[in-house]
Amino acid sequence: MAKSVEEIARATGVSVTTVRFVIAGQAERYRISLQTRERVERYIDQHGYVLNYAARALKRRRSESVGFVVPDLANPFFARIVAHIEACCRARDLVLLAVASHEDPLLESRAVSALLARNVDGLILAPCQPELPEMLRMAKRLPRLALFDRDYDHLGVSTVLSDNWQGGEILTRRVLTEAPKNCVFFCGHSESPTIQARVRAYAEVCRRFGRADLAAEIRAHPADTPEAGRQLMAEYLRGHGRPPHAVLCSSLPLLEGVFQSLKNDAGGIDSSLVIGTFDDHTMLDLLPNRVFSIRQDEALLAEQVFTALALDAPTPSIAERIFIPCQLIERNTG
Amino acid sequence: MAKSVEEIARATGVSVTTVRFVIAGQAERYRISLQTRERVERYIDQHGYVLNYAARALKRRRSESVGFVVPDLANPFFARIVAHIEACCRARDLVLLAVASHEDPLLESRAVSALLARNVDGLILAPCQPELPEMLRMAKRLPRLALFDRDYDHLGVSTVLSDNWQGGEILTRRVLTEAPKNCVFFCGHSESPTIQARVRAYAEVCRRFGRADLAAEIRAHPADTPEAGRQLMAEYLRGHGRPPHAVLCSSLPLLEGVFQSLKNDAGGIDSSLVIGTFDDHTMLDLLPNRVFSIRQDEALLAEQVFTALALDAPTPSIAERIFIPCQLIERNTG
DNA sequence: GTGAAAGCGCTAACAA
DNA sequence: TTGTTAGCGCTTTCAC
Repeated sequence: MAKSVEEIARATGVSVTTVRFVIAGQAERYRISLQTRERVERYIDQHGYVLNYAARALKRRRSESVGFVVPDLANPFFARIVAHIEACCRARDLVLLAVASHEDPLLESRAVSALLARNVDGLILAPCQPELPEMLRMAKRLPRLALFDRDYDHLGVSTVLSDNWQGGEILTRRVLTEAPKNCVFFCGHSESPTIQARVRAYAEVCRRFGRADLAAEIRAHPADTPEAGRQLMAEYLRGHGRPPHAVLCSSLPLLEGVFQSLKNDAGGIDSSLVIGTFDDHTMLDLLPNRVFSIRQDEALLAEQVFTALALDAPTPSIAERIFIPCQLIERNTG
Repeated sequence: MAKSVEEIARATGVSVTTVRFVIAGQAERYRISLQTRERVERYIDQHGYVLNYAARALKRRRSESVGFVVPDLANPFFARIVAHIEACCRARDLVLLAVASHEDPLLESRAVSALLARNVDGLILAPCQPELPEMLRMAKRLPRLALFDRDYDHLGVSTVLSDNWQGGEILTRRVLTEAPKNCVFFCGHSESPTIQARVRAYAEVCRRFGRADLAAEIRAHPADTPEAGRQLMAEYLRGHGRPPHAVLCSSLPLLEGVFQSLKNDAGGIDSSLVIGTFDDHTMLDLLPNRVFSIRQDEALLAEQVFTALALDAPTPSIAERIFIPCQLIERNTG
């Protein structure tokens, strides 16, 4: 059973200061006599010592931890981001407190409160509402802050996100080149700034291609789920009687629903259908179709947002928007 | 800027006890006079109060947090489990500390140490080694413990996992019924008890079908990655010259690699190939093949392992192995 | 080279 | 109905 510094000091007959020096490996520097040092070391080898972070946090007013509030921990994209951020933390002996907001402003606020009360040193927020939770103005000691993935244009706090406009631009360009005739864009969670950037890019490229009519045909859904995708595609089929030549989706869950609807309502997925989607998935390999997808650079996103916290800088970093470029993936295009 | 209990007491001219009573909503119970109570409440409304968990943890010797050590946070299965467990925590005002071990015993030990030092009240471990990290014997105050997903047969600590034998049994039975002739089983991360249970089930059912020859043909790989699947399938193709009638995979990443190899080395995925796999994925809908997959009941797994911690029981629960049944999913089987 | 002591903010036990 | 106090285990500053 591990001891505290005080116990070790008492047991070895030295002071806490001395014990701390040898624990910190600074015996040399403070010229602790070899004899006392060995006595302490022997005792620790025998009984163990585990630092009590609660005590340390109370004293130092920081907790060696960072909080991450994320819409959905089960979402593959966020899960990978969480994994990367956890790796950043681990490399610095920090621990990650991950909390889900489920796109609910109330849950988001609660999560922020909980993390503030826990004295997190850094707080990364993938916000689901335009305004920052107000308790961020009231906290005793504010953690370093960084925003992620949703560009709500906050002054004063750095935001790291994919360049969704650029991603939408290359994706749309490529799809329209491949299937210029008849294209739909389905987008879920349509009020999110992330999605809106993708929509804007789509509309802009349509215009550039002289196809402003396509931009007018964007179908939106408040949710970002397979069910939403199913509904959007089913509705399209009801209107047009047959599938489009190309379909663009603002996310993978939506695309899943589109596939379901095509299978159920259109007798299958015609292999000539051109598919474009945000976010990539290896399982898209299974399709014989021409598939264009946008891959976000998750490692870089995570690293940058962690860096934006500037945890070991003396002062917060100056706020900026950091856009990470996206990559276009092509499948079955010769 | 939020205040501490002490500050509030000083500012309102009452004692900390009184302040604590009104903060705890127990003013009634202790018959605090309406007047003092309102004074305190007004002050708090104005200046705010946020509980300092570090101080509370130091005093109470618990941190209102649970740790979860998991092989890979980006793995979709574990990500969904993390999400469920976080929900369990949130419902109880606990916070989740998630740490990845990357199947590395050393990282696992470090993770456990870090979480112990943080005084987690509960610790869930999806172990990557047969022995429990030894610091679990040395800790000052042991958290409640529960194991997950890997059945290393630890006495004294509850383990919650899917009934992989049962899953393997129904999966193999169904696949062999569908394609009795020529079947391979590819398994990755083959020394894990999870995988071994699946392998045993496969072998047993093969024997029952009078096909002990198939059981002898199991191909194993130490890794559990697409690359491993690619290698296993490529090797099979080199040996047999053509794909089998049915392929069973111990995991989805492996299956992905199998698909890659079939595309590259066998000219595509023949639609008559019968596919069986552990873990389910909606994208399997994209295949025209008969596909059998095993779905784990993630919500129940998470709930049970959380319950096994017995966080609010006065004593640890008695250790037991809890097996959660798996479900067979069929696709394109008429 | 080593020691002593204050205090971080909270809780819990006791006093009045 | 309200107040006082002693720690929890660590860090930090000062002292010898």
